[in-house]
Formats: sequence, C-alpha cells, structure tokens
Amino acid sequence: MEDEYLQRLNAEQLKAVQHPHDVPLQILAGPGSGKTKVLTSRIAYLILHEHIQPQSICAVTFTNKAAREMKERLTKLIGKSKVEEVKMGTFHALCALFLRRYPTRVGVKNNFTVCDADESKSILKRLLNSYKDCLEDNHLSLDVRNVMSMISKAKSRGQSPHDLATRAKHFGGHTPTENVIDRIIAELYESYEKFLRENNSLDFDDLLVYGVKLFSQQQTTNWCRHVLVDEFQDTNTLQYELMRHIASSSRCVTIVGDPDQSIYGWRSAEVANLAKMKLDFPATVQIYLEQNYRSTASILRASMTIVSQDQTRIPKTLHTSHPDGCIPVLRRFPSEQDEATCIAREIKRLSASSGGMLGWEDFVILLRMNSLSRSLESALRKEGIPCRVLKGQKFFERLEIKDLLAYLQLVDNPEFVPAFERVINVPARGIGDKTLGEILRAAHAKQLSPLAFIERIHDGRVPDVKPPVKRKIASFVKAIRELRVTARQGTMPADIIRKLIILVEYEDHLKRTQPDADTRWENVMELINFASEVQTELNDYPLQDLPDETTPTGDKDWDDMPDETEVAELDEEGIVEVKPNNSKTTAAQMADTNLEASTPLRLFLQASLLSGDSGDGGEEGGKEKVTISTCHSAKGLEWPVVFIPAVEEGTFPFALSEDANEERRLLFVACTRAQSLLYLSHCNKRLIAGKQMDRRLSTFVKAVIEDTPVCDIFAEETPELDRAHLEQMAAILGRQTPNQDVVVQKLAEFYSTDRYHKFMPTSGNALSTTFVAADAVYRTDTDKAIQQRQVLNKPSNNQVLSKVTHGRQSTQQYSGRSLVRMKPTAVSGPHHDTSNRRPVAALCPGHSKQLLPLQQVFQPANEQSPRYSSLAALTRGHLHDASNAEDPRGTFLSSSKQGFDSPGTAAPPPAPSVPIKRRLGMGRMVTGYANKKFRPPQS
DNA sequence: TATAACTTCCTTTTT
DNA sequence: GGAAGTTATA
Ligand SMILES: Nc1ncnc2c1ncn2[C@@H]1O[C@H](COP(=O)(O)OP(=O)(O)OP(=O)(O)O)[C@@H](O)[C@H]1O
Repeated sequence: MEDEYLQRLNAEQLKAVQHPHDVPLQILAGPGSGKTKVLTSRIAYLILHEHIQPQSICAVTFTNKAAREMKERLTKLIGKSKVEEVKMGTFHALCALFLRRYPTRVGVKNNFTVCDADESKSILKRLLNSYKDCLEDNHLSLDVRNVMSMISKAKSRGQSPHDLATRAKHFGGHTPTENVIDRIIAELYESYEKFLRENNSLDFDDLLVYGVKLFSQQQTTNWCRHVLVDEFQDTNTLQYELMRHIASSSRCVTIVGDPDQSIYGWRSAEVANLAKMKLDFPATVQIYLEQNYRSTASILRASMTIVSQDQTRIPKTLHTSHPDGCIPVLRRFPSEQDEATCIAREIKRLSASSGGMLGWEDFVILLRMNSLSRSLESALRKEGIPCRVLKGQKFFERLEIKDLLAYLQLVDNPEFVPAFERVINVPARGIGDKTLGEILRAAHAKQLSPLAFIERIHDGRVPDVKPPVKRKIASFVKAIRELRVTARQGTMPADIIRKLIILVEYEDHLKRTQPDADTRWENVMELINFASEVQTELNDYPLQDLPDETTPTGDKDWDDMPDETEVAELDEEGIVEVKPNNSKTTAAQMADTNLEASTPLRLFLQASLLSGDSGDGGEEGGKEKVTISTCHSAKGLEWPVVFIPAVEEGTFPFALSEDANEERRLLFVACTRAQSLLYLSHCNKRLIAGKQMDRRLSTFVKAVIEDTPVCDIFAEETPELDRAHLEQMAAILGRQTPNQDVVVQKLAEFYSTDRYHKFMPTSGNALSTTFVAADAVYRTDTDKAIQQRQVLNKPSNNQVLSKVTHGRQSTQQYSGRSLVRMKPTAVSGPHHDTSNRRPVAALCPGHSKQLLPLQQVFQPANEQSPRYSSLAALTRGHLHDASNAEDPRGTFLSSSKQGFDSPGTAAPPPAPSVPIKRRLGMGRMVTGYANKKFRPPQS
C-alpha cells in the first residue's frame, strides 16, 4: 500500500528506483520517459526503504518551479513534514541558503545582496565607459552583453580575473586586437569583482563560485547521504563541482538527464559532465528508459526525426504504446498576424470540437523568444481567450517594483550602492546627478558607504557637502532607519512594504510622475500580494538540523552588519553613539533571540531575485488560461496541445546562435512537450526588430520534409477530431470522452460567435482551413448539427450562414487546405487512423480535388520553389476561376492590412490604445511598459 | 534639477 | 516596437 507508487512504474523505472543507494547512478532517457517521476520515486524509496533521513538528502532541480513541483509530487508519497526536511532547490538557491548560514567560512557577510543581471549590466556598462577611448583608438567595439557573457563563462569555468589576464598575456588572441579585447575583459572582470565585493553583493555566478568554496569544506557537507540531480545535461562546470563536493562524503549520487535535451550550452552547460561523472565515480551504473508515456506516436516520430538530423548525436531508441494520433501540423502564413489569428481560432475550434475536454489551460504556445509573443497575445485577446505569459522576470524589471526593492535592499544591506543611487532621489528630493556624484565622492573619501555618510550628515556629525543636502535627505534617512528596525524585528515583508510606501509617499510619487500611475500602483499592490504569498513558504527550515556557524563572528556579523559603519565612526571620532530609534538596542536584543541566518525580508528579497521563473502562476494564475512561454522555460513540462510558431530560419536556429545543433535540440524539446496535438507554423514575412523581413521555413523542418519519401511526418491540414480521436485523446490524457451532444453544441456555438466567418472564403488562407475542418465535422457528425446551425441563424449572421450553406462548393473551392503543400503525396498517402492524413476529397465528400495552394495567392509564380510547380500547374486554372468569382487575392490582402476589420462588416472591438495589460506568471498585472520612462501611446 | 522631446540601435534563451 | 541615451528648455 505504501508501495503503491512502485507499482505505477515499469520494469526499467522500478530498477532505477530500487537501484542500490550506494552505487552512483545515471538515468539516461528521452523526453516523457518518466525521468522526473523516477527521481521523485527514488527519493521516496530512499527514505521509506533505505531509511535515509529526509534531511540527509539533497535534491537539485533546474528551476525553482521544478523544485516546487517535485515537492508537491513527493508530498503525496511521503507526506509534507518529511518533504520539508529534504534539502531541495536549484543549485543557486541551495548555495544562497548555505552561504547565509555559514557566511564566514568563505569570507562573505550573510546580508549580501544578490545582484541580478540588470544590475550587473549597468555596473559593467559604467566600467566599460572608461575604456571607451582605448577601444576607439584601436577601432574596436565591445558590447556590454559580450562582456557579461565572457565574465559569466569565466566564472562558470572557475577562472579568476587573474587567470584571464595571464591567459590574455601568454596565449593572447591570434591578432593584436583580440589581445586588447582579452586584456580589457580581464581588467573589467577584476574591477567588476572588486565592485561587487565592496558592495557586499554576489551575482548569480558568484553564488556558485562561493558555494563551491563553501561545499569543498567537509564540515559543510557531512550531513549529506545522497545527492540527486535532475536535468543533469544542463549543469555547468561549477554546478558539477558542487555536486561532487556535496557527494564527497557519501559518494551516493543519482542523476537523470538526456543529452538530446541539452539546451543551455550558451550558459556554459557541459554535456561532458556525464562522462566526467563516470570518471569521478568509477562505479557509476547507467540505466536507460526507452518507453515514452507522454506523446502520441506521430508526435514522437516527428520529434525524433528532427533531432536525428544531428550527426553528432548518439542514437537512442524511444517507443510508445500510445496510438498514432493526429499527424503534427505544419502551416505557412503570409504574416505573423495571420499566424497568430489562426492559432487563436484553432484553439477555439479544438476547445469546441473536444466538447470541452480541452480547457484553455491545456494549450501552450512555445516561442523561441519572448518578443514573439506580442502578436499572439493580441490575437488571443481579440478572440477573448485568456492567457498568461510565462516570463515573470519582467515583473521585477518594472520601474515601480525596482524602486521598492531597491529600498528594501538598502535596508538589508547598506553597502549596496546601486540601490542607494536608485532611490536617493525617489521621490524627487532635489538631488540630481551632480549632488549624487558629490555624495559618492565624499563618502568614498571618508571610506563610508554613501548611506552611512548621509546618515552622518543628517546627524550633524560630518560636514554637509557642497550643494547642501542635509534637509533634503532628512525624510529619507528617517524612513530607512525606521524600516531597518522593522526588518530586524522579523516583520513580514508584506508589512514592511506597506510601511515603506507610506513612509516615502510612494503612491503620490507615482501619481505625480507617471501618466499610468494607476497600473503601476496595481503592480505595487501585486508586489505586496506576492510578498504575502511567498512569505509563508519562505524559511530556511531545511537547514534546521545543521549546527550554527562555528566561527564566533558569525551571528555578530549578521546583527551588527547594518551598524558596521557606525562602528567605524566610533573609532574615528571616539564618541559613543546613540542610535536614533533605539535600533542598536533592538539589534542587541535580536542577537539573543534570533539565531536564524536570515530575516524574512532577506528571504523575500532573495526569492524575488532568484525565482525569475515565476512558474505556476499561483493558484489563480495558471488555471483556465492558455500559456505562452519560451521553449526554454517549457523544459520538463507537458501540455495536451502545443503550438510552435515562427519555425523559421533566423528563429530556429536563431540568427545569432553559435550552436545550430543546440537550436535543433531546442525545437526537439518544444515538440516533445506535446501529448496529443502539435502544430508548427512559419510565415513569409515577419517584423523583426522593427523591420519587415522575408522569412523561410527552418532547415530543421525542411530537411525532414525533403528527406522523407512520403511525407507523413507533417500534415498541412488541421486535424478533424472525430469520435475515435477524442477517445484516443481521452485515453492519453486520462480524461472522460466528451458527450457527443456536447461536442455538437459547442461546435454550433463556435460557429455562431465566429465574427470572421464571412472572410473565410475570400480570405482563402488558414482561416478557411479552420472553417472547412470544422464544417466537415458538422456534416459528418449529424444533420442535427446543420439544423442547429440554422436555428442559430441570427440576423447578424445571415450573410455568414447563407454563405456557409449555399456556398459549400465555394468553401471547398477556396479551401486553404493546401496552404503548405510539402509533397503532393502528403494528402494522397495511405490511409491510417489519422484524420488529417486523409485526402481532402475524403474529408469533404463531393470535393473534386480543387485545391488552391496558397503560395500561389501570396507569392508571384516565379518565386515558387520547384517542388510546388507541378501542383501549381495543376491548380492554376482554379485560381483564375476563384479570382473571377471573388478575387481572393485582393480581398484577403486588403482586409488583412486592416486586421480583418474593414468597414461595413461585423467588426471586432477596436484594439485598445492603452498599453497592453498582461497577467504574468505569478498573476501580477503589468503594463506594456517596463523600466523606463513612460511614453504615452501615439494617438 | 527636472522634464520633454529627440535619436539611435537593436534582435535570444535564464539562474 | 521599444529601451537607452542625448539634447533642449524652463
Ligand atoms: N510508468 C508510467 N506509467 C504511466 N505514466 C507514466 C509512467 N512514467 C511516466 N509517466 C507519465 O509520463 C509523463 C512524463 O513523465 P516525466 O515528466 O517524469 O518525464 P521526463 O522523462 O522527466 O520528461 P522530460 O525529459 O521531457 O522532462 C508524465 O505525465 C508521467 O506521469
């Protein structure tokens, strides 16, 4: 009974779970083979059968979201209390946790601030400025982002600034200029490090660097009896070192991974760590899982065909017992708007034709990059489909959020100058660049942090600077001091933020300075929400079993930290200082009562910075919403229906990417997220960085089409969900097959609300495909459906419906089914149980194979690829017929320019001219404008 | 010092 | 389509 979870595993999975705990294990398996499930079960097994204490287990996941999910799954197996004791999280989160606990072991302070990428960037930008002349002299240019990535890579490889410098000197670049660049980078690296140390700050890589230092000490790792690592193929050198150190006393390691899914090489991930592990742990055993439980056979086939083009790849078998299902769809569109509209329509159609078995939350749109989401968001909005955009990081990049967090950072870590600079004049206190520069200079001369310096000015114990500031900073100092006391008392972050916005009158400030103050204020409220949500689960509980820091200065360090500068002042002036607001006394009291390494505020700040993935979207966030996400953050997840737009050269592979194979694997990862239905699409034109660009189908897919004699890998037709398919789908998803009456009714509703309906025949593209496919269902289903449609024949739909009924032939004639006609054989191939593999003629009885390939409509004939030519010749006549009848070209193109919203038609509501509001991952409302000054939308 | 208005330059993925 | 940086003006 308690072993029930073991019975839900197949033989290989069971073998992996029950593998002797003291023999290092690599579980290597393709997508959907249950790796994560096995890892979770193994943790349960180690605790329940091998009687390893939960607190002696270290489980590393790739994202915080994955950690949360694993906790959830594990809770079902072993109960909440045990799960909470397991040391689980990302490498970064675990390092941060331990560094706060044992800071002095590696010479950091436990109130260090995590420096996010944005902050790193502006620090480096400033440092880079001083090399401007040098670079110009050598006719060189150096982008901050390059510098960042070089430094990050150096850190990830464990190289110090000194290492880089000597390398530059001895091995140098091939050319003198490369040498200059290398030298500059090494120097920048050094100054950057110096800056971070002076500001008591660690960046993401530092967390690992110092983590490795910390975990290389045996006293830090002797609690550990077993380490488990998920997504091992994406670990970098430092992370591998961490794992090795944490496992150094027990030598017990379990990792799972899939080389085909390594997509973080750009972040210094090393697949070679798999081999390295075999060397470091010679007893390592490998277990392979080859059964895929996630996807239909045809999705798996398409995915494997794509990834198999990688010649360097080690072949791997993966099979499924699921039926073929619908052939993945590959479509081409004239523009990204058409693509987006069609995806939105298709989501609606599927939702309807599944009779509600598929809810909004069952659909995902996976993108190569976030910037592609705009057109999709607006198309979904037009269709009234709720969606969430999974890029929670953006929330923390808002001006208003950054302001507040900077205040809090400053409260926690007075030495963090970037935060000081950000908020010293927020709200406006008459301290501009000049005065600020003066403060910084004078503070530096006195060897004080700027905050400590102005506190002294405020207390009148240091002369004011040239443009006097004493008065201007009074309220600022007062606010900071009050918050400091509050934070030390262990006040909950949400309350601290509430106090903060009152103290600095932040709402007023927003109203005065921001035209969209309302939305920004909503974001502030959302931050408070987030703080209260997260504060309940924030603790360093997993470290409870561990001894306190042995170094005597440890706790002192923490509690005295904010006052450290005061101490310096004591030495300097020899006066015993009475701190305002008794904060010193409070601190002393806290030292006795609070042995934790962290205040709630500190944990909150850390969570804000570390959990950019935002993931689950909270309780309300993800439910009942279509997800839009990047391919990268979709790793490890699954959805019944997956759309992948922009499968084009330039996006897949991305134009600037260095590793085409990694890009292919990324597409593979995206495809393998799908359980039942998969759609790839691409456009002829797309707006890239403000420029209209001609686009072509990705070679990754093109190669598949061209390599396959009979192209049954992809279909150009959207699938028609008949009874058999719904049953199959229900089986795969473990759901109830919908009632047929419900299906019919929902489809009827789908039609009745279809405001683009009248455009379909003339628009002649993908839209009409939706139409035709759905129409086919109608007809094949029952006459009842048709009757129903006639019942629904409201006045406003008269035109539409009459076109539908009388124009059946015309619908067929203009059917855009052959939009992407890879090979003529694609539609005339053998019949399987896949509906969309059926020839159009079969789909629409009475159809006379009169097809209108879209490339003819949208591309001049001479641009057609030779592959299409025979078909083009075949259908040219029909194109003319069609043109004569309704001129699909003109109508579609002109209407498409207006977003299908031409006068005299049932117009969809006008697009709002306000910035787009989005609910982000955590359910936070956000405007379309981020960090910088607000610009009102142009007319 | 603060703000408004203008120009330029981009493309990415995330802990 | 923006963000970041620069310049002009009160
Ligand atoms: N033995 C099994 N029987 C039934 N379903 C299973 C079994 N093993 C795994 N599954 C299901 O297969 C799906 C994929 O599992 P899981 O996410 O663990 O795979 P994975 O190998 O981690 O995938 P990926 O590599 O894509 O992250 C899940 O829905 C899971 O419940």
